Amino acid sequence: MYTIDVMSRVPVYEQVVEQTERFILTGILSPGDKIPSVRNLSVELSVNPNTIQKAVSELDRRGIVYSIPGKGCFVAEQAKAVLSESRRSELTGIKKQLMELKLAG
Amino acid sequence: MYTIDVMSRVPVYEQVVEQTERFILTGILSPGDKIPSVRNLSVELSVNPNTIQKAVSELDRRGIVYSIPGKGCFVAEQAKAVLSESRRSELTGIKKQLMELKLAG
DNA sequence: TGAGTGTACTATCTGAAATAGTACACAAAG
DNA sequence: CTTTGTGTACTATTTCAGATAGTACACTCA
Repeated sequence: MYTIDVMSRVPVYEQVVEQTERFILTGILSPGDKIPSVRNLSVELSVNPNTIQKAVSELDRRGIVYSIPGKGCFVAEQAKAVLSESRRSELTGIKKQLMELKLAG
Repeated sequence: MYTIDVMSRVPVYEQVVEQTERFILTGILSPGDKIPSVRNLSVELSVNPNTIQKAVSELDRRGIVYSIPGKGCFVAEQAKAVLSESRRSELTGIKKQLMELKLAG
């Protein structure tokens, strides 16, 4: 499911965040679904549990997932709404980028 | 002319590279023009000369500028052509990015 | 001759990212 | 109750790219 590029300049924990977001946007993960446990994912990706936890904390903080101690982490109901809002600002950035590309033809 | 954001995740030397490219694309710098000297720019931006040199080396390596020891660095004739080619692959990346944004509406 | 330039080199510092290890509280299953 | 799996928290420690510091040499031009 998850894949990590250790050579990338993007931090591992951010790659985990981005991939989880993608899974939600594409419907691979739906609200209420349980995401892989910190320990499980750390083994699968061969990274430290703390690195995964940092990603989960970030997703939790943004309201994309919610955690239940002793049970696991689950996709929040409002996950897609939160992500849509985030992506709106990305679109603005892309527009700027395209304006600059015009200069080069 | 140049401005640097030290808080950015983008390395300073890359910011210098990108800004130089932008100056060329927008016509602020034209082929044959002399770009600021390493020592001069390092003072202006309050960064180490080595950091600027790293940026200049990168631009030189890619054929965007050429260096004449004892004289300075100058914008190459083929600078715009090189940059146009670079930006072409960026456009491909943006297209992929837009495809993903569709998923979020 | 002197000032300004590109270039090269080694050493050191810094901070984010990642790792290592441990600990505690909770839930579910046996 | 015990065990297992889970989230969470905490303090070191390590690693590495980026940046800094300092020096040195060769070249151009006034």
